Amino acid sequence: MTTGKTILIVDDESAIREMIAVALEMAGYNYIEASNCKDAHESIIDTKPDMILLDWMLPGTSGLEFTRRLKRDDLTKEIPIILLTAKGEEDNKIQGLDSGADDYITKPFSPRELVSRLKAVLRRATPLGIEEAIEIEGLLLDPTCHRVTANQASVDIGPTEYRLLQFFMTHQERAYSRTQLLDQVWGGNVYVEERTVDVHIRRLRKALGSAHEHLIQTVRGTGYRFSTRTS
Amino acid sequence: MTTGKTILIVDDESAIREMIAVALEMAGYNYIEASNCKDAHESIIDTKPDMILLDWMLPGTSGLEFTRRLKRDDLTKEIPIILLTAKGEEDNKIQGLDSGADDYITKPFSPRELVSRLKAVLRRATPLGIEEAIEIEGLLLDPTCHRVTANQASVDIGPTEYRLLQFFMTHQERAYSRTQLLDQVWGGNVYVEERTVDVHIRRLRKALGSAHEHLIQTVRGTGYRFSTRTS
DNA sequence: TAAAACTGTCACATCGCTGTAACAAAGCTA
DNA sequence: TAGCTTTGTTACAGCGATGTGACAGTTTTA
Repeated sequence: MTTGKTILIVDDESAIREMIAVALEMAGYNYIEASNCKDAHESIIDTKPDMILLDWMLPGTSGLEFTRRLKRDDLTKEIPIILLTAKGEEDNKIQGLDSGADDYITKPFSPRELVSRLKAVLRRATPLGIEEAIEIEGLLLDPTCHRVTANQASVDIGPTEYRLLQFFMTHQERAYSRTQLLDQVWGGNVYVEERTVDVHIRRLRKALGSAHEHLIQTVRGTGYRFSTRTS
Repeated sequence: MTTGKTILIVDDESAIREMIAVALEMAGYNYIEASNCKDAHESIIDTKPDMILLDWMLPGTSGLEFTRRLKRDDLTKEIPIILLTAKGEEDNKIQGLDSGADDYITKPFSPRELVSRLKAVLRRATPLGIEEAIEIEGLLLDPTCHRVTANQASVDIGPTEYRLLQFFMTHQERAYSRTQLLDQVWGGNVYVEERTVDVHIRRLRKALGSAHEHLIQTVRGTGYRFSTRTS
């Protein structure tokens, strides 16, 4: 069983990371690891995890500060964060939740507790995001089975086009520049020509066919937009 | 891919400048360099960079002092600054952020981290989407989806006419000369005939149609004005 | 391991936008 | 009203932005 969700584990003790990793794997999650904030930040930009498990006490930047920074940036503010705090640091919990974290767990904790907290936060945080199927004018994108259909007929679509369409359908009626699309759909640290976006837009339109390609609209001089209203 | 943004690198070690320069180039940024505050200040006045990467420890004027000076001057206070601090100087971070810097990065840092931080700060500094939609007498301009509608009906409009209309709607009831409009809508350093404004005014009026063209009023001998009051 | 699918880039085609000139119309002044 | 200035309007050539097909390199699948 795989949930398809990716969790980032940030802790400087490899033993703890290992323990968490096993628990996550058992529960069907993918995971990536980081031992400090710097690596963590890179991974976040690159991989866009669905959740972050963040140790409160880290060498260098503190968890508090790191949380604040992530919550300040549009690209990362949506990602839920669970703080891992040691026993004596009860006071910090409030600080942590104030800074934007979604939950906290006190060490030591059982793998079972971790997973159930994590599920709860994911359930709360992504009711609309990756879980629910989206349907617009007969165009249906179902994230659970990772499939797109247009009026019941299956749409053959590549991975990038899928992510692009998913982003558009979850962010309708809004113009995005090519750079924004690259950041959001490709991931922050990929150096790719801007015009590449055009090509994938083209492929997406082609895949959608004449019945739906009007939903992907060009905003000349700016970028692209997903909209049900005719321009 | 080019972002069009220019970054000023201020560091006395040419090796570090070089490293940063390569990273910026990869990410599609233009850059200029300076090895001390004096040169840096000249470059800033000359080039008006979109961001400054400033080494905390500089010969002569300290980064702190330089930051303060830039943030005091109206001409430069808007330019975001990222401080580059060495590892042992953790205490200075607070000082640095207090002085008006927008973020800091601890050396040593990876090019990747630098670029993603930089993007984050630029995104924050140039808010593209937080502008509210404006509605006047059924004429609606929505910056987030980059669209103009007149009584629900979509208005087909070119990029320049869009910017012109946006400027007018955010600066109503006031006459602007052609030169002022060129500065505000076209951008400061473009050499364009003044009469070009007339043509775009004409195009804008035409696009708005008889229902709204009265909002764009000619002020003879001066220029144009956006007003709901009949002249 | 071969075939198929996917990705990013380029070159070329195409389309729409832009600025300018030229002329028409409207205001102003003497 | 004539002669001037200012603005409206149109047409058009040039150019930049976008659409599109092809291709090579890579990854995934069978």
